[in-house]
Formats: sequence, structure tokens, C-alpha cells
Amino acid sequence: MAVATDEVERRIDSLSHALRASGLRLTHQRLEVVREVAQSDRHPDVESIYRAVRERVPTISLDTVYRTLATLDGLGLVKRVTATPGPARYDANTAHHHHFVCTRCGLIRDVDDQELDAVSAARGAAPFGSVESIEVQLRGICNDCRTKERDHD
Amino acid sequence: MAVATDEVERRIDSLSHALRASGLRLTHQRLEVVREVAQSDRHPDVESIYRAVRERVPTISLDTVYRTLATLDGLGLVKRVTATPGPARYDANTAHHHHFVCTRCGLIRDVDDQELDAVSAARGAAPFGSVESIEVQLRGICNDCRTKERDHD
DNA sequence: GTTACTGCAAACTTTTTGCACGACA
DNA sequence: TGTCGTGCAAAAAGTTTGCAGTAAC
Repeated sequence: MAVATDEVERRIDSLSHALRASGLRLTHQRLEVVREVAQSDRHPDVESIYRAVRERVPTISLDTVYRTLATLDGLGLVKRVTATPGPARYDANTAHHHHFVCTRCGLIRDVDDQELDAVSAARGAAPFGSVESIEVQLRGICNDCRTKERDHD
Repeated sequence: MAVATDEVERRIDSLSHALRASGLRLTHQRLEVVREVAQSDRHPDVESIYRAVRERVPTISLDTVYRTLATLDGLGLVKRVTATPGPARYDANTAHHHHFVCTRCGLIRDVDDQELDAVSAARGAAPFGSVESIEVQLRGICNDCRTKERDHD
């Protein structure tokens, strides 16, 4: 668990309130799916979340995980990350932040940086529509992949 | 065709050279797939490219389009766009640029902006790896979706 | 007690792969 | 002519959906 315990608690609390406010039910399955996503800062995909939650809720089904994540996304409690091709991945950090993306292995890590936060809606985007959020993707090679590359020399 | 004819020509030229340099064959199918992607600035998905190319090469198969795009991506002649969930989309603009993304309909448009180009590799990313490229995603609602929204009031 | 949610199974969409024929160099 | 690329078909991967039983409120 790489996310601080109190932040995990805060995220789970926020879930309960948001569900109640929307008239949705706080089920065991939803709670455990959120707990799983909230604990991780690795932007896990649906399959990983499913496997992890099943350790605690052995009867949960994959489609419930899909449905739960879609519901939570709709409520703004998690965000679907679209930085890599392939399986859907989710992020419980709903605060404004940026991403480092490894183009080799697909690692995604949150980047908090005030300089990047200061990037403002470009004039270049004005003709297309109204900008509501800005995310900077820093693409490159992660430390692990770089090390592996050296080992193969 | 929204991309200037001479730019399309330049991209097709660049294909021929790159394929030859890699010892790959310049087939009719590859040429027409590139022409299709190079002509468009809408970041088409594989299915759209397939449909469009089939008008000129009726016998082409969908899996050839998939394979061709993967090959071209490997050579750096097109880039797979990972800004929206769902089907793979491709961009023939391999120059450094940014994207406006409509979160409602999935529209993606290239944004050229010197201010955004000036965004530099954040210190915040340093611990994770080496940054090789930076893309800014400007997310919001496009003009068309905004208009539709008003019409439904 | 209602009604929304879940699990199961099946369907659907998107993408990949094996193989034999045909076309490029 | 040799070999790579294509088309076909089937499979694999990822995601969605209908339905009947179950659990939350």
C-alpha cells in the first residue's frame, strides 16, 4: 500500500457520502473495490483490481468490478486513465495532477508539480471548444526499464 | 481532406524512404493506409481507416490495416493516440504537438502552441525515469457538443 | 417490503494469430 | 525466385448486457 492510510480513509469516506447523496447503495463490493483502487498509486487495471478484491470477497464477479468502476467514474470518485493502450486503468487520485508514463512497460505514476499546474489553457485550443482541465503527460523510459536495458548489453 | 496536399505528399514520401531503409516492402495496401491517415487530421480509428481505404482497395482486410498501422507505429511514421478509451486511433502528425480532447464525443484535434511547447520536463517526474516527450492534453467540451447541449434546453 | 445490485452466462467489440496463397524486390 | 505481406478464418482479449436471485435501505 503506497498511499497514506489517512488518505485511503478519506477516499472511502468520500465514497460513502457521494453514494448516499446520489441515492445509490453502499454495498460490500463497492466498498472493497474503492478500497483497492484508493490504496494503490499504480493505476491498476480492472483485472488486477478484480484479483485483489477477490482475496477478500471471493464471490465477487469481474462484471461487478467493471460496473462499480463505471459508476464511481460517473460520480467523479475515480478517474479512468487513458494514457496507455489496452485494458482500462483507474486512478483514485481525483486531485489535479499529471502523469509520468513509461512507453516501454506502461508504468504510470502521478506527478505533482506546481510548474505544470501553472500551464494555462492555450490560445491554440480556443477554436475547438472550452477547456475544463489540463493534464500533462511526461512520456519516457522508467528506471526499471532503463536498468533492464543495461543488463542486456 | 483537411491536411494540405503538399504535407500529405511529404508524409507519403517519408513512408517510402522509411520502409526501404528498414528493408520492408512498399505494398499497395501500406501506401493506401498511409495516404488515408496522412490526409486526415481527425485521428481516425482503425475501423474508419479500413472503411475509407476499402473504397480504393476493396479487397483489403481489417487485419492488414491493424498490422500496417502497428508496423508504421514501430517505424515512427504514425503515432497511436491514447487520449480516449475504446478503439485505437492514429495520428500521422509526428511533429511535436498537443491535443484538445472532447470528453463528451471523443473529438481530438491537434493544438499547436508555442507556450505549451515551452513546458519543460518537470522536476516531479525525475524520480520515475527519463522524460523523452511531453504532451499536453486540453480536455473539455467541443463546440458541437456545446451547441447540442443548448438545443436540448 | 421494495428496489437496486450482484453473479452468472452469453453476447459483443476490438485485436491478435496461424496458415496458405500471392505479390514485391 | 525467395521471402515477406496479405487475406481468410478462427481465437483471444476486453467489455457490456439480460435475467433471476439477493441484499441494502
